[in-house]
Amino acid sequence: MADRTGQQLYAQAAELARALASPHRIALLEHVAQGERPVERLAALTGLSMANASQHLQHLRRAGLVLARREGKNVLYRLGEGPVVPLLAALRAQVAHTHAEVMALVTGGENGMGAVETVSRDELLSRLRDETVLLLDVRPEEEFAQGHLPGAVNVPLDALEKRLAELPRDREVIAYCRGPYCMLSLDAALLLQREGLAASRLSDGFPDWKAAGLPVERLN
Amino acid sequence: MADRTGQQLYAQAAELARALASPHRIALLEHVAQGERPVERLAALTGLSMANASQHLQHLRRAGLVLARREGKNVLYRLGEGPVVPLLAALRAQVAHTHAEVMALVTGGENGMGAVETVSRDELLSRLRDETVLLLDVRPEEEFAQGHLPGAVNVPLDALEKRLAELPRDREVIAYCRGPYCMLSLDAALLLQREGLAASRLSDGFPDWKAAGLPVERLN
DNA sequence: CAATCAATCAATAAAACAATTGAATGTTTA
DNA sequence: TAAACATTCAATTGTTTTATTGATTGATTG
Repeated sequence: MADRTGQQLYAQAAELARALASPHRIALLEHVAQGERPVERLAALTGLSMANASQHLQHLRRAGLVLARREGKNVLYRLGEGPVVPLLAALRAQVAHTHAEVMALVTGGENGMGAVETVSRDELLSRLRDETVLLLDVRPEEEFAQGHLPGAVNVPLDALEKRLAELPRDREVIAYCRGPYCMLSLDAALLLQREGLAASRLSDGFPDWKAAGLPVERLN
Repeated sequence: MADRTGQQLYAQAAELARALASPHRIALLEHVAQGERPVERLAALTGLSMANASQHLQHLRRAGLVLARREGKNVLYRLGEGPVVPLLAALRAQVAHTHAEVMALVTGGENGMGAVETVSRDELLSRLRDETVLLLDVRPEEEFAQGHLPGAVNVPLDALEKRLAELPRDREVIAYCRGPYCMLSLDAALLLQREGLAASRLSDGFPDWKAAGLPVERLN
């Protein structure tokens, strides 16, 4: 009797892992983690056909990793209830450990241009207190509107080069985006460094911040 | 360029998840988490044929979840280097959340006999300080010998009923075993409760304790 | 109420996976 | 060096996944 229960748990864990066992579904999940999105947009963001995206999303839904609700003719998907973000973080952590090369790339490494330092959440919190830093959200405007870290300034990466003048030169810039997967903040920090600013990036992104229960600001 | 890297990470995360996407591999991993084991034994523990177990283990090895070394004519498998235990814990946490019924079963619930309380690691640490509890390892002797929590007393579940007299009646017993998956400590606590002792169980097991960097005792 | 749009369903063909069998490898023991 | 042993490899079969296509459902708009 004791072992039957164990078997059942193994099966459930495996089923859950199977739901994550597709690059497309991981990508969808990462996008859903940014906030509620209709299928159409998720399909566009991931380069999948509607039908295919829909099926993958339903696979995720069956596993409890995402939830869906209807609004008008759209079906909006959002993250599931459980500790989904920590689960994704654990996956990433293991990936980062086994594929150390990737980590080297993310932190800048040896590629000529200066390495980009990574700032942890705790570090960020203490640094924000002395007002010596500018917190920069480099995600698209719309994602920023749906929620961002308190006090963050939004300059999407696309617009960063043209809007450089808006940034103060006497404060260090800490950029963040969607999470460790997302390269927006890395590209932003590299660009800023080329322009002579002191720039680093937050080690994880908005979804992780929100999942940690830290305060979030929204536009209206 | 930014996105190609993202794609690559998605693919690696998915590959990792795929390695976990089989009940047999989860089971193998849980057994490997108890300590180094030769293929033959892992096969026996999971009820798989040698060849099949071997192939699953190699799948896990390719994913970096386990490592292998040769000793004599045996090949011993052990846990991989990265944060594998936290990853398994994250999987379990999500499973526990979505399948709440299972959690109800594990905590005893409504099944007539009294519920079994679950003690967290922190709780255990503070309770151990006042010496009012007996820490009971109910895993087989051999696993106990390979490593156990400091101060724990080993009485394998099989032998528990016959060796009840060894347990002090004036202290609360906290049982533990291999982890949240493992039902040994639950069965032990239920048995002890039937016999009139105050018994509860540690929420996770030995591998989690070890992975948390807490001190471990060994025989010899 | 017909037309439109987002999303899902259903069916298919191609690709990936799992368990089994028997042969091959590498180590120890006789 | 031959025999025994634990493990891995290779080939096979049956079963799941996957992406695609076209039809269908539900909800809005004219």
